[in-house]
Amino acid sequence: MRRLTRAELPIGTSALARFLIGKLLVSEYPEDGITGGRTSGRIVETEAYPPGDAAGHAFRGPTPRHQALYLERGHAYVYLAYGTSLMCNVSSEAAGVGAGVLLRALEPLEGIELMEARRGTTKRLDLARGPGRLAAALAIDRSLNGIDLCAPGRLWLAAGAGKPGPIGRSPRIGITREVDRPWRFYERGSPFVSGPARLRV
DNA sequence: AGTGCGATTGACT
DNA sequence: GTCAATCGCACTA
Repeated sequence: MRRLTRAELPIGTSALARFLIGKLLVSEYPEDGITGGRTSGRIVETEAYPPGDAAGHAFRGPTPRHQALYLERGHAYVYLAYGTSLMCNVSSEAAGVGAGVLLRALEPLEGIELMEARRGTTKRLDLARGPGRLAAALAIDRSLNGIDLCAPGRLWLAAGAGKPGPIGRSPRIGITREVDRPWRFYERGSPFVSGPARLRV
């Protein structure tokens, strides 16, 4: 498994969102107990929140909460939504420019049993289908906010085994502004993609 | 200092 | 399909 270098990440938020389909997300929790170990999955669904996007968290300028979105591309931005679900993003522009790519779904690869334990279900399709479930399956929490996903650590990006299948795109899910922008990317036909059936073909 | 609101999920009718 | 849970924080005053 080869870690992605920053130079490999395309410049531009939408380009990065598309590029990440078929890549791997790896979580390496210290093996200090029953919840420790390595989990990973293939990224099958992303959403781009480019600079100037009214639906993006960086739209109103930098604040302490959104600071990680302003890091050079390839850093993690983790936040809590609805008081219940953690979301994991990849910062996507030059340092000082606020933008990100939301990771919405994984096809589980390694550490299936660990994911099952963390998620409280053995339904493989549901382990990491949806941004909150993805974060739970890989034990992503706010302590990872701001870390470099191109460096050794608790969470990082890796190259995929093969080339991804055909990539579809659609409007983004669950937002109230800029609802018509086709900035969601997904692997066509994958059962691990979230959203209604019509948004998975 | 108080208020409103989510880039969702899971339980329930 | 509907709906409440639950929390940090940005925004207003």
